[in-house]
Amino acid sequence: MLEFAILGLLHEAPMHGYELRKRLHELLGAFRAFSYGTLYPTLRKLQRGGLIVEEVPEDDSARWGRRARKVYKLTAEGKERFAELLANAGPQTWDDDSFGVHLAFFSRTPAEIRMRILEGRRRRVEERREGLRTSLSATSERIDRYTRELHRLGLESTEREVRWLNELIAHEQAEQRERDQ
Amino acid sequence: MLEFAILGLLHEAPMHGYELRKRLHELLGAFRAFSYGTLYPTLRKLQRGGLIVEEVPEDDSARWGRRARKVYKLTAEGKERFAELLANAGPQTWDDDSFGVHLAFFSRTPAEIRMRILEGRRRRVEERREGLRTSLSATSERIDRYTRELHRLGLESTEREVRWLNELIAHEQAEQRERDQ
DNA sequence: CAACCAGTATATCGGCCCGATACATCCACG
DNA sequence: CGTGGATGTATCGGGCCGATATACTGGTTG
Repeated sequence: MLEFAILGLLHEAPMHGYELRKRLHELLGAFRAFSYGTLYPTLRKLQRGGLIVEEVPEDDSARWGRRARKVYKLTAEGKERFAELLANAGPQTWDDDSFGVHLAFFSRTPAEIRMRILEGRRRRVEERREGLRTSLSATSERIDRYTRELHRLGLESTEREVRWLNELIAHEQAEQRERDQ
Repeated sequence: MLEFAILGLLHEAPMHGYELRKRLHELLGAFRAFSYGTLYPTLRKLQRGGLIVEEVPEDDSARWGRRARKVYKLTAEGKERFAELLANAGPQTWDDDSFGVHLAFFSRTPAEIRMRILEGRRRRVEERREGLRTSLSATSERIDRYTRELHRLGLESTEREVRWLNELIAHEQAEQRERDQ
């Protein structure tokens, strides 16, 4: 997930770790955090895999004290890998965590894949919604007042998300028609 | 988290692993999963710590083929530990994951701690809401249409949750007044 | 009645990610 | 001058997930 996010972000510009994290927070807002404890190891993993390279800034004034900031740049392999991850969008992509991150890079995502992700997510949320409806309609003494409230909140939020997804999908379809004619 | 959940569930009755997971799903519905890959190691950890004990069912008919189901029972230390975890409810408790699990055991939670959790959660969600409001009012070109939509969904859902929490809190206060007079 | 499959049940392993912690620098404010 | 807050890189222990393996039970179907 973070691997995908880093690769996506570095399409915008080369960045160092701290910057990547700030930008990610800006994009994801409430939906995902990603700590430095994950970020730096992942950066090294990507570097080892040749998907990103460390660029030492030539300009000495761009440096920061004696301690060098490590600026990472996407390689051709990195771009390929990002496209590949997008193309392989599947069930895990419909997960809460994953979906938000993918949406943040939608402007860089081919229209057909955008549609696949949106529809996959909708299916996933609809399933969850049905589960919650069933659980709420079943009058079981095994579920107390508080849990029922929790399920009610969950049901409302899945219903809301399905409506939101329907709007996004309709918008995509309108754009598709525009492209076609 | 799972440790807390297991301890809470075993207050109802002794259970084996598979049963614990089913019951947890029933309670948490959409909010949390917990896989067997976490469950069984956690069970062993709790057992090592003396918080639960393995009960071999004496009744042979309750057995299941030649393969024994391991039924776990809460010890006095386990009950203590659960109460202790509740008493220590703090900032991590306001997290998405944690809050849902805690709510599932609210009927077993002292009224003052229930209130602390509800109010802590509300603060947390309000903070997120403010962050999203700020991000949405700032007309930045660094945020594209899709990301803005994501933030809009997030804002709506935090607003909705705050209202939901306010209702729960009001209900708690009403009950409190009832107890007092 | 045998073959098959879905559900019940326990368990391990690799890997992602978080929170805590540590350490160092820069800059604005008092 | 010094102190706190933002910038910046890094490690470590531990929680949790998904994939995978193994095996028994009960019901359906050819």
